[in-house]
Amino acid sequence: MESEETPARWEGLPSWLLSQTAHHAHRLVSDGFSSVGARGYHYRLLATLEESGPASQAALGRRSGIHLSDMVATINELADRELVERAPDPSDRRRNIISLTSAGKRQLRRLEKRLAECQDELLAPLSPEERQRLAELLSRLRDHHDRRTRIPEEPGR
Amino acid sequence: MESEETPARWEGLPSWLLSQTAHHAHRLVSDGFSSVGARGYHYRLLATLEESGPASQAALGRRSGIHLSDMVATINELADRELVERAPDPSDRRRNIISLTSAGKRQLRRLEKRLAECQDELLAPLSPEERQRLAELLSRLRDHHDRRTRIPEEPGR
DNA sequence: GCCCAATGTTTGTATTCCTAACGTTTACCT
DNA sequence: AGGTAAACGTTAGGAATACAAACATTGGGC
Repeated sequence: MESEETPARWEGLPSWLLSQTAHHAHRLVSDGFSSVGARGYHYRLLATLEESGPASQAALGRRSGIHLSDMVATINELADRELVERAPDPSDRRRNIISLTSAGKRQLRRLEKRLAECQDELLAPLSPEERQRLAELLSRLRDHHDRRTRIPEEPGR
Repeated sequence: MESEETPARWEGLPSWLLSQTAHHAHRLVSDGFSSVGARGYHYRLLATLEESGPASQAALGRRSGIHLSDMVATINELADRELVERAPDPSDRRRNIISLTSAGKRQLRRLEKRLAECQDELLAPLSPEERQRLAELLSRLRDHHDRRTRIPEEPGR
């Protein structure tokens, strides 16, 4: 009966546009990742591991922005597939030392490749200059709100 | 031991920037909404109701983009607070007709006010021209991917 | 030696989006 | 008319991301 064209009133709101485009981006990326049997946390953890080298779960969580609670499952999943190794720290028995295996490194290469392809697909309708400007505007927004959000934590330390 | 400054390698990726900014936007908006005891679905449903007038749950779901499964809970919550009314459709006993109460309309006004404030806070670091360009770029991305996503559904009907 | 902090872990919450199944009711088709 | 297909409302649950709270173990500062 109704023709279901819904130019809803919120369609133009910046917050809505952000949600929608982020949703599309997330779909692209997580489809890309899942085609290799991974998800976002896996990539973030593997990438952090390659940058930082072996480290404790807590340190990895801080660097990757993954919550400690979620690190456990993420590492379990990666360790099950031997992309990552969990070994007790001999110098601190509270800690596990997580390290990247060579299979993990190969997986990371695959994920990075997918990720790059996704960026291109995501930005397909924009020219190189427009992509640049978009990234710049988004960075400004993120930096602004990151500062508003982050814990003050005494800056002398 | 490590100084935890993590300029992770994915920080500059467009998909990541979108996720982050959308996350900030979502936090702002949903904080704004929850200060009036509502959430995103509530606003979308109320706004759709005001635009479309009374309608069945399925029709509202299509127009608002809210999944049918989630409509039930959303309407329950709004009906509990008498912001919305659920009445059986006499001409089709499968359907409920949902309509906006005057309290619901007042709530919608409140939500719209919060929403507008949030847009401003979200875009605070950008000039009016920059806001315009951001919206334009995001719209292009969204439209592009909306078309790729939407079901072909025969265009004659 | 004590106390506090850090660590790893489990459990549980919330939101958004989505799938699947089910019973009821209506619509269509022959 | 009869039978099948479709729409509707509902319930239940899963996946991904993000977070809070509690807990036992261990280290380190004092």
